[in-house]
Amino acid sequence: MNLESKLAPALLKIISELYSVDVNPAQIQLQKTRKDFKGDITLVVFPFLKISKKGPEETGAEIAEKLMESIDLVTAYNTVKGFLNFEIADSYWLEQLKGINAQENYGLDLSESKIQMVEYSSPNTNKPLHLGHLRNNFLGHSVSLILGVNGYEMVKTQIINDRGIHICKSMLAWERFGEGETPESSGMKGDKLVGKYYVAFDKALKEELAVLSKEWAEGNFGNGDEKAIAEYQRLSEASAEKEDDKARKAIEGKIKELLNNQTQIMKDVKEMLLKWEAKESQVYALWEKMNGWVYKGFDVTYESMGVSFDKLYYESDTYITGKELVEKGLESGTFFKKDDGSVWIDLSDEGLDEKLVLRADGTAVYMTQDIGTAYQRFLDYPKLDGIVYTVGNEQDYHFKVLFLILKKLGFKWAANCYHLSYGMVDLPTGKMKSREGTVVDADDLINDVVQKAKDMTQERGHIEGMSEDEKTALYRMIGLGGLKYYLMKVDPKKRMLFNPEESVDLNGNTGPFIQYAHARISSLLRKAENISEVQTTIDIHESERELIKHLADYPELIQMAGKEYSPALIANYSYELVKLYNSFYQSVSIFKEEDAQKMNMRLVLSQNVGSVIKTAMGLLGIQVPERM
RNA sequence: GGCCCCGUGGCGCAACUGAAUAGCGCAUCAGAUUUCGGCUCUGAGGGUUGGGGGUUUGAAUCCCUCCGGGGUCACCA
Repeated sequence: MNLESKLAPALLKIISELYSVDVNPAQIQLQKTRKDFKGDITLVVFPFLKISKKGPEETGAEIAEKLMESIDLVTAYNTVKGFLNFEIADSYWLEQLKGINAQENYGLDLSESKIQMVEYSSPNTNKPLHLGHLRNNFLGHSVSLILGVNGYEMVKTQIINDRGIHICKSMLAWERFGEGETPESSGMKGDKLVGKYYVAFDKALKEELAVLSKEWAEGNFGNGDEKAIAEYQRLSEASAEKEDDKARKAIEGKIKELLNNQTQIMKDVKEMLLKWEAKESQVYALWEKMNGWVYKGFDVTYESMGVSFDKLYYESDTYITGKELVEKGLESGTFFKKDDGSVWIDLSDEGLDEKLVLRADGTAVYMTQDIGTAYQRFLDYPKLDGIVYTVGNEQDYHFKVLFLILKKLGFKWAANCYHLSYGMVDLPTGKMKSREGTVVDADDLINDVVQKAKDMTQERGHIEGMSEDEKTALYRMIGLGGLKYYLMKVDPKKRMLFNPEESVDLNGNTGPFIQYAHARISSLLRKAENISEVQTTIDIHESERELIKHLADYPELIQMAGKEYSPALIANYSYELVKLYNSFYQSVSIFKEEDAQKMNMRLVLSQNVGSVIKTAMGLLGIQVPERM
């Protein structure tokens, strides 16, 4: 039971009696006293001035006097403007520490009364993972851990976008230029190898496009498609007429797309997709082979990121379920069919427009398979409470529509689907763009930060006596810890800037700074002889009280982080905790303390700070070392 | 253009969802410590919270408007 819930009812009673009116409990605003003022907890008295008909100081004093009569843990008070600050007895805080120390999993609710699913990663299978995926994976994985200590059994999942034109592009390029190259023959990671052919496709396309656009511009249409030629001429004329730069660019974009689709290589790749959908054996085998390479490569990356999944869904399976659901929705009137055979939903009553759910040729779109996937998941896990989708904020609209569709299809659980929408990761040089080669590769980045951690630790760490394996593990722990912390300390919703140098920093608000505090506490505890129960009658230092107060907030923080799906709250809490601890560490001595009870209390305090650091960082997927 | 998100010291981020003098880190400057791990701690300078209006005893936070940045409006995923 926290301080607030102890004081609030008493205050409600006192104020009601004092001024003979019924006071709304919501008006009892208790908050932590700001550091610049004396006290631990503060009542805002502004709301009562109307009923007391007195000034803020006087009103505050009246209330405080009454409270002190009835509650003895309040030892003093002061009023500043409309703020009534209460000081709480040392013994209360020591009791808190004693209580915290007695709990094995302090702050964590490890029951598994309900099931939640978290989806994250969900990459396309045509190129390697990059920095953006790192933010996604770290966030999603951390949220699953956070919900896991908020009373949920967790299922970590992803939807693998294994089907579609993107993977066919890699396949076609490999067939044409690959000369049988495999991950084994080239020594390349599978995902990197497939990515290489995706790039090769793009290059071949560009070359053909350059030739074609020159020919068409000169009026040499060869044996081009008549409709396309007509459209091309119409657009060209329209473009020439436009004065406005922006409008002209838009049209030029359309021309480019039109030309794109007229290249032989694009026609070939589309044909390949059709063959795949028809499960033509040769294409299908190639698809399976190359996807296999990619998965193997991804597994290595996930392993090194320290994330994992309990259940995988493949788009190549769920789009069929989606199509069936669209058929049903068509019968029930949720969807409607246009003349060309395409199927739509009308969302104009929700302030949105019409949205396609099935193409005219009967093939599935992105939305179709997402409907299918969600449905399949609730089928697979009958007790599933909800799904958290960790997907970038460029898809806000998509998920808004998806959840609406699920609701309109009559699924009650649609209300429990949540889009954990996170902002893009920018570089100091601007956006990541694959065309400009500014994409930061996930494997490369992880190697970099681990190498950096190695250099720094060898320079000034305490690693003598460690085995090579232990050292390697430590470098990984520090490097990856720094990277994860850097990517998660920012509010997920916000777009963030990734500065490669800062991400491996050791000072300030960083992962290694927090890891260091843990290592130092561990060192301290190794030296401690024996630790016994806290005596609650001793005096405590200012820095000790602040530290205990912060520790006491931990359970509430865990709940808040779960409610908000925000690892950033955990990161900021941990940082604050470490700063308070460092300050404490600096201002009192532990082993030189003459009073045995005080020394013991400081050790207990250190021990509990250490274990909260450990569990909190654990929720970010970050390990903490015993020494570093 | 319609809809959505964002704008906080030079830079990067906080602010318990409406409260006190808006915090922290980097960077800059000045200090502490022969110490239980100096990857530490203390202090200083730096702000009209993009501009303007409104609601409120009280606004970075809520409403309106304008400016700036981003996203999205595909029979792509």
